[in-house]
Amino acid sequence: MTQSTPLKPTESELEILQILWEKGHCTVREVHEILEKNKEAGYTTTLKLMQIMSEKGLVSRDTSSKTHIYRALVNQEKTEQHLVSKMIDNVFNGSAARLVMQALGNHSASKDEIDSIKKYLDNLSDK
Amino acid sequence: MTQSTPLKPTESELEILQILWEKGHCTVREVHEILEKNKEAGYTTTLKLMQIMSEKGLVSRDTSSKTHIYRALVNQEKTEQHLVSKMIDNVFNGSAARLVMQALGNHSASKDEIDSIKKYLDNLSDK
DNA sequence: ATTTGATTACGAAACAATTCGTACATCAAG
DNA sequence: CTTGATGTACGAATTGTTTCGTAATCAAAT
Repeated sequence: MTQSTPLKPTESELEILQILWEKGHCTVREVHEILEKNKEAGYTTTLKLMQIMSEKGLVSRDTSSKTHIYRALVNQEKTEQHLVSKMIDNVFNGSAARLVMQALGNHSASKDEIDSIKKYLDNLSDK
Repeated sequence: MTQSTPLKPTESELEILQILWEKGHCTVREVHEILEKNKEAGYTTTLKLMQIMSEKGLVSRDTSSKTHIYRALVNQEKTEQHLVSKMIDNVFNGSAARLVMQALGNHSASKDEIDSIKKYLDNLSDK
């Protein structure tokens, strides 16, 4: 089976997908207002992006009323999976372990996070 | 301190950096021949890329002899760290744990890899 | 010295992502 | 019906990446 929808959204597209994944469905304005919290951008820029995403099949668009409603068409898990796999291949020469250690050695892992990962690993090795 | 050299190489640039990190130093031809194993590309394409990388400060260039010798200027660890951090922020909403689980769940994490990660985690929590 | 082969230099084309200005459509007051 | 607010559509400019053809340079072999 070949995947026709692009599993590799650009960075801007990913930002929008994140919002759609969380909210379920949004108007352009809703998305735009959330984006604006983090960065400067014109409304038509967001609009155009979402239109392009619709052409690409990343999102669906309900045009039945004047204000269009957008939903993510690509699956969050699959997209994440794809991006992670690519990084493992491109950056860490295929070693998931190296990625993991790099991710954890860093700032962002709190004690709680580390504990939950340990549990996760224990489950994994049971299989 | 501000980082002036770009820690965010493009995908093609990353492929070249990988080779330089491993080999230490290379001519364009050496890099090109390794790249060719995986993908079609003209020699001058590789050359141009490496010249641009040199302009950007990603690599250094020894031009003392006719055949120039290139070396990576950016640090492998730091670059990896930067890319991973970006992915954690952009894709996993800041949760390193989610990235880790995604990386281990599906991808080819062998038992050995998992064990070494466990050890790594134990060390981490000691601190 | 001339030719040959390998190299670098340069410039341009092809493509993709991003940004935004302007025009047009719709609808709800007034 | 006109106006103003809020949408969408479209096209174009800008920027960055990738690709490669062609010319110039150099060194070694003849």
